[in-house]
Amino acid sequence: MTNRSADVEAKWQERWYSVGINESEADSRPKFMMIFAYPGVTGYLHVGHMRGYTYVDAITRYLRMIGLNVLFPVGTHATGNGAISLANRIRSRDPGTIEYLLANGCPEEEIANLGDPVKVVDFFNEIYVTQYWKRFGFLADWRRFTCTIYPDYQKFIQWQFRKLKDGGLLVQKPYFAPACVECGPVAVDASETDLQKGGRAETVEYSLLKFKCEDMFLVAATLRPETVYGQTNFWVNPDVEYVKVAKDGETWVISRPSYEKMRYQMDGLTVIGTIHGKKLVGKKCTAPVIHREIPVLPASFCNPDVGTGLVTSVPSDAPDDWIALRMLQENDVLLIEYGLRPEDVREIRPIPIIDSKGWGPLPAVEITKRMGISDIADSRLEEAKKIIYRDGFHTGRMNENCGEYAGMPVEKAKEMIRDFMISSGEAEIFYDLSEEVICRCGRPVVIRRVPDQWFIDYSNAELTKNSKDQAESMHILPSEYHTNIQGVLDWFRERACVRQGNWLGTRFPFDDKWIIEAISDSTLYPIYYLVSKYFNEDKLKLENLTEVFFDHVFLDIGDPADVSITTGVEIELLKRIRSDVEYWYPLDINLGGKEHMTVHFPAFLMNHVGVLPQKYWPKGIFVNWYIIGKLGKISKSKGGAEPIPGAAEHFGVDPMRLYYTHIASPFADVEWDEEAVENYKGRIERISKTVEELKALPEGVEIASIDNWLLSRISSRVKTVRECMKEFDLRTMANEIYFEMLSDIKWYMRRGGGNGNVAGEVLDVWIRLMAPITPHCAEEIWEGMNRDRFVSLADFPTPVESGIRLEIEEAEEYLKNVITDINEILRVTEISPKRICLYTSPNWKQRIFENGLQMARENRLSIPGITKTTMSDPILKKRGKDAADFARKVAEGLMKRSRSDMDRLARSFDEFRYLAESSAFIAKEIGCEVKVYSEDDPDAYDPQSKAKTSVPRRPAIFVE
RNA sequence: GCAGGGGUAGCCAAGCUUGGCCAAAGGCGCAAGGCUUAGGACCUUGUCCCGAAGGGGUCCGUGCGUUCAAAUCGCACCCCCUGCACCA
Repeated sequence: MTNRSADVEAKWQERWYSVGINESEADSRPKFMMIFAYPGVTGYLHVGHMRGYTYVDAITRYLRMIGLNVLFPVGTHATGNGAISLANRIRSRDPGTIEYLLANGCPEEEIANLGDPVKVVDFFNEIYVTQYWKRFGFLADWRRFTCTIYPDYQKFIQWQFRKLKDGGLLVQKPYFAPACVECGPVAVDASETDLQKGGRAETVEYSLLKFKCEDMFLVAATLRPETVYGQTNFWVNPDVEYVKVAKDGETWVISRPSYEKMRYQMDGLTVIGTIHGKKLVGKKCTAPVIHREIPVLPASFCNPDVGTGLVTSVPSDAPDDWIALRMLQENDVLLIEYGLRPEDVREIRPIPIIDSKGWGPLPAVEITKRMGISDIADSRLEEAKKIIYRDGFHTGRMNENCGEYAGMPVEKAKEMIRDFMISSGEAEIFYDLSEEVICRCGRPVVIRRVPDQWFIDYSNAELTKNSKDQAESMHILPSEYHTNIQGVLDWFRERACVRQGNWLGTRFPFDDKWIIEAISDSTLYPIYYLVSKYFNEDKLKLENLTEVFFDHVFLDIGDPADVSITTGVEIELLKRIRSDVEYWYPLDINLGGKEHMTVHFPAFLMNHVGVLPQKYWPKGIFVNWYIIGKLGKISKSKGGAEPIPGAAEHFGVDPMRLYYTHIASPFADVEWDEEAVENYKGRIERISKTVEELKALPEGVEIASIDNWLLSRISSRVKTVRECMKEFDLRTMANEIYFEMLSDIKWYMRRGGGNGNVAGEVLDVWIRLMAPITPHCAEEIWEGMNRDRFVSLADFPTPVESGIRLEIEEAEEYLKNVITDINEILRVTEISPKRICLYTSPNWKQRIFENGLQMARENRLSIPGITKTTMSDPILKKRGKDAADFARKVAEGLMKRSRSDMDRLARSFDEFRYLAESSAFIAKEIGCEVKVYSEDDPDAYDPQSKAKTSVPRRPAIFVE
């Protein structure tokens, strides 16, 4: 099936690109450089992604038309293991993956080629550019396309890191990060890009407490080091075999699974034997900090997979401990079986240590009683634990049993006690994941210590200060984010910037074993678009892209002649690139989704501030919200959303562009709704039809008042559009052009407007207004009007100030209100009208009204005041009480009005004349005879004396 | 938990910064009428409740409060979404 709209789209895209109107070169005009944060190429995109991209194209098209020299470059991000894992799945013919590829239109024969990650990246790069961006008619400068795994881009990234190091912004220190035991570092996050399961896991920090027991240390893991003062006994699982591990000359007893995990965090651990839990029961051990001997007791709830499988017991604040203790105390048979003396165990009492809001001294005892928990197997213990932990942490204070920490908030004591125990050698730190995490490869993910990790030091005080100052001066949308980014920049700390493992990306220039990670290599890149063009055109070679080269073109270091010799780059080309940078930079807007607010945008800003001179620091950020699926977020990795090329074919590109820009504020999530897109399609068709009607109107007709109304209206709308676009408010722009203007034109025709010359003038404006959002259909109409060149290159309309006649617009509003009033009367009374009489207010009423209005606008309106003014006017005074009463009524009415109403009411026109001229129209609308009188017309037909109720701007109405 | 963003008529969605024609734009849906051979096309009108005269009543998550006046400002509460760092 041939699709006409697809043909039209292809035709114009072909013409634009063949002439190169999308290509940008420096010249004497003011410039504007805008990008969207490039996407990661880890699969197909869906219709939701096009929202932000469309904003950039529409905004830059607008800015071109108002006379700016615009640069809109695009690229892609391929760093990471997304492409690798996709290639792996394709190689192994994973059915889900194959189905996903085919569903998105990947040719069957292509699949065999996609087993190689680099091929995957190339494949998707091609799709992004041709099937998404060109297909949507973007005027991006394709010559500058780049991708993070291209060798030239990598030269640039290496330069960036050299500069960060020069600036003292790279630091090295140990780090604990999730890693697959096989593949190396992985991201643990809800999207589970790297994972098979466990995306919701969090990294938890345990304190390992060491309990001296004979020649061993029993090592318990706890999340609550501050509770050491409440320790009463030690728990061991009698059914588990523990391992003895040599650690720095000590012998530690821990569970085997915990040893397997701990190996990745501590050096020199060796298993030297095993010991059964049962054997430990009944021994005594020395608790850290309090240095008391406590008994080792049996407990089935000690899970070898959690922590170390050994637990210190704090029955005052740990519901598990309390219930386990109580059950044991009541079970003599069991106690004797373990060789424990029942009276010793029964002697154990919880020790109160924390006072928290809403709880007595022993919260664990209290909550289990309240919830009726009496068995250690009760699943509600988990919830009880959470509640006590939460309340204790946030509202608790250590009590008098806690030595020097007495009185201290738990939040603070926790850290201090932990640090104290570490320094005294009684504790160490151990990280674990809160649930099981499995890598895509099927092996477990653990927390691994990386001893020599490199970080970018975003906590650097000067960098933070400069970035915050810059953010303050930037144009950041939405404005809430302009405020909030200050806090984000403060909160931004050191960030690991390199990693090892199976990973696409750039080699760290100071140590080859590292690869620069995915966020750090995508922060400064907009400036690289100014170089990539020359590399893509083969004017630069890889070996030219040295530190000296980048220092020169980006930082203006060195004399061109010297640099030319050192780098082998033609001196003219060097000068050219240098001046391009000087012209195009800084970046004016970086647009990206809301997920970027806490990571990418601050990193983007801080890298610019850290590496480049102040004049190149970015000027703006635009954050857009998502198009979401009916069942939550449309996910790139999970698929399920309509593929972009299919949607473009089905709905047409312009309807989709209009949908994105108009459906809602950019700062709100919107549910993808095909029916809505269909409606936008219908609207564009309606506009096309209206255009044809306007073109068919005869020329050389005399100008009527409705013509002036339309011209005024159009200019007012152009003015609104230009005003709102200062804030890149595409939604208001779309609303004015595709909704309000259409209804203006419809009203014009309904009112009998039909002047071909006026229509031509209006059309000329209207089409140009449409060019940024629906460029294909605008071009098509433009061509149909025999205009030269492209409407995309035309000037954006300017309002004709002299044509804006607000009093005419106001009069038309008045007419609409009169018709509304008549309709309401007809509806309520259910009269089938034979005749309608309208009575406009007489001069004396108007005079009072004008006086009142003037007083109100000067903020001096009062009832006594207006009465006085009225009575001091000899003409009005003759009206006596009527005038005074009317004056009071006017004043009461006006005092409720807003400033803008006052302005509107001040636009005066002759009501009687206007209604009289429009009576034929009203008659046609209502379907009966319409007579217009002035209230004081002695010959007026007024059988029910309605006329006297007239008020300025509110004629009296009589229906019969 | 911490931080940010939200809750508006049947649905979607403006309005909230700068309180006042706000019963609250616009779109969708629905209803009636028109136009049509027909239409899922288009045009008009209506779409919280009451009303035989353009009026009145109630309403913007819930509850208080400030004010002559609150969808808009303040406080408290309930519910939803996002981010929290090697996914960009």
